[in-house]
Amino acid sequence: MKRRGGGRGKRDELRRARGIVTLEDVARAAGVHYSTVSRALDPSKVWRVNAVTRKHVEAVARRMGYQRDMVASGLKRGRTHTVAVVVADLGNPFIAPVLRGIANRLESAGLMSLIGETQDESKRLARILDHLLSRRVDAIILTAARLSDGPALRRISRKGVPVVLAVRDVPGIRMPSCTNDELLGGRLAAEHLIGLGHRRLAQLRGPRDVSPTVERAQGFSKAVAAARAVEIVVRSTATTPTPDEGRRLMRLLLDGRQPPPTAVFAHHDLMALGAMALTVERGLSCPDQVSIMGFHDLPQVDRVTPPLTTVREPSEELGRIAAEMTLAILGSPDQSPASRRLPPTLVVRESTAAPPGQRPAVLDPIGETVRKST
Amino acid sequence: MKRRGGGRGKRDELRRARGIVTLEDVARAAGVHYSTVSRALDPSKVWRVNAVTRKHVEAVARRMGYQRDMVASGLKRGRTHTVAVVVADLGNPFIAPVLRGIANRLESAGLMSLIGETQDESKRLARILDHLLSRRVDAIILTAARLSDGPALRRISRKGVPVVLAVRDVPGIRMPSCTNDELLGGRLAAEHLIGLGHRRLAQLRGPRDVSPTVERAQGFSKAVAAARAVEIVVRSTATTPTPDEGRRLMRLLLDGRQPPPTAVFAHHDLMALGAMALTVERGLSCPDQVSIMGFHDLPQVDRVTPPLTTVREPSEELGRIAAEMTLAILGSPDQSPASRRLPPTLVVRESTAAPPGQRPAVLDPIGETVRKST
DNA sequence: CATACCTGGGCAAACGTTTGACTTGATGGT
DNA sequence: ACCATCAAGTCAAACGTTTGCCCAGGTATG
Repeated sequence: MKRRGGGRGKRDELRRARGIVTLEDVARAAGVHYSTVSRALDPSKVWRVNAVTRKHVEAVARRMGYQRDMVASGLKRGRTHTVAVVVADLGNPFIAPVLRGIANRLESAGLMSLIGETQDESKRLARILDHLLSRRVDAIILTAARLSDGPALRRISRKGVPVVLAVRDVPGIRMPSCTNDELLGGRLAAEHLIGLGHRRLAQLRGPRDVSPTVERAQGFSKAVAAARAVEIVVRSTATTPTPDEGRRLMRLLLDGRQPPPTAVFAHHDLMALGAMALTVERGLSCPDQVSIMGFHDLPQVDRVTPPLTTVREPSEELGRIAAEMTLAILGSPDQSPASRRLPPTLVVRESTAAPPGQRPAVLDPIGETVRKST
Repeated sequence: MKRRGGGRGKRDELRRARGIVTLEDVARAAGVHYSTVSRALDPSKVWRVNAVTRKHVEAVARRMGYQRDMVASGLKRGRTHTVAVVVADLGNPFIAPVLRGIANRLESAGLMSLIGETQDESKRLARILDHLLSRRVDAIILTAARLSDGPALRRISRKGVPVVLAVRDVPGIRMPSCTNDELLGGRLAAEHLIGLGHRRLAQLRGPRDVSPTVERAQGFSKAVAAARAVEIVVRSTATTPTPDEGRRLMRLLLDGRQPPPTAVFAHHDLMALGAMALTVERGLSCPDQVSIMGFHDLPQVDRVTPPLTTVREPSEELGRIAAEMTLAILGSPDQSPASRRLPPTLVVRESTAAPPGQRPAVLDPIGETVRKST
């Protein structure tokens, strides 16, 4: 039986009421076959149709307000023009610019971003990834990978969906990635503090089991060791980086059996702020008695007292680049996975200074140094 | 010709390589018809299939890693299980919690969120809305509506896609909305300042042509008028609320021909911070000479100097509620559009005080007052 | 004039689900 | 023994595109 043409049933009425115009409707109105309409409207196929018919079809289509149904198209073509962006925590201020970079770049390529939040729970990650597979997204940009997520990633990779790692890497996996150079970030922090004359340092780590934390920590520790300075380690438990967490770790440091450090490097500005708050509550002055620095250069941290020394990462650009890598893969699927690392910069403000009883030391020996006030 | 069953072509090989298992594959393996598989796996249709076949089919499906293709399903059912969230500016810190509230609530209902950013440009909004229609999203949550977007919204509404307005309302349009009570927000600000004894006030408006700005302004102005105090108006130009914008407007105020106000209400914390910076640069003290307050209670504004008095809005909850309204509409499409307004709360900190040469006045007469330090 | 070739367009089979209609065999009532 | 009822499955037509293939005419070539 023929499905097309002829009398329109109540189904058609319904569709029309919802304002949905199909290829067939346009074809009927234009007096051509619907495949011709399809071609006339597809830039990559227009050459199959005569210029004058094309003009005509285009006019009719525009007049009727035709819009290609991306769902049907997606089913047929196997391309949904959708990329999923998976983040750990939408509440974390530093993820916003990344998201923005991604969404804007993708949109300018005609793709849209589906977003999912894992809260750093493996269960949720797994559920979300399954969901995304089921939706046949064209690719996944994963900013929420934990070091232990390797197996899950391999599983999904085997399903044939391209995955691009952003922000967080997971070593030993064959996937393109775009991350900050956290090793350098940690080193910049350490060398800044050491350059000021500090010899007893500590770091407040971020969430465990994610690459930025371990790399940043490693970069810091190595630089401290290289300078023959002392690092006081504080056992960090897995959690999200909040001011409260910063307080907690700082308390451990101040109440520990070892004499407290004169300089503290927090892996997240929020933790640094918490640590700072606790420090002044204890009657200690920052930076006179304890130098504290953070990470990420969140908005407004230049406005707290004292303005926070921190390390800035090019978040929006990172997002943009991750999106671009994704587009590249969609363009030519089987290239070997590239890997980009973006360099962070040190932002010196006033929460760090020479240790008590010591004159200000030499300038920073390495790294680009930025003095920023807005 | 029969399409199903029998010899598998190279197409099937390809599908298998990508790890895509279809109903048909499962059916073949389970020895039943694929429609039976479809029903066995659809909770709302299981009653049509015998318990033992169901178990069997389920087992086979799980073993083969079958995942329903949501694209195909969406095409057939007309439901994509996707909701679009359109925001004006992903970089604006106060949108993050809203987004989070929405995404989480939707996800717990099995929907996912597509995100789009308009940058407050009508062109982009139009383009994005078209795109979304084309993707057949189930609904649109619009946090980026401008007052002048009425026509565009009506157009899209006629297409039959439910639109829920969040954060920004557009009056005179028949759409459900979930917004903050900005009128109250403005009033809270005004009454706080007036309660401190100020008689010459000013406000630094946010982006023009959006409902929060005009309502907040109106709430403020009315309360000022009611108290027979003076409002010094500063002409605000359309823009995004940044510290720089705050500086600019504050400069206008200080350099104006009228004597400057003793209290300033900025529609956005970032603008307040900018205004504060300019104020101290001019050698004026905040709050001793000028009281400055903001809006939104962004993270960290309690840590600047002086800690910022502001108005807090329940952003994440607003997002959650907007999502819930959306779900309600998807559940029963033609209910009359509801409208929720959430009450903001005043957060008094140290950037506001009695005007110069006046003793501290009585307490706030109205509104919930919160003293917050973290 | 027959052949090859090109251009422009129609035909219909997919893509993977969902679902109304239909078949079949078993049960129950009279 | 006969019809109605019912449970459990099968059949096949959609959903709206995309696209390989075929066909009709026109033009160039032998």
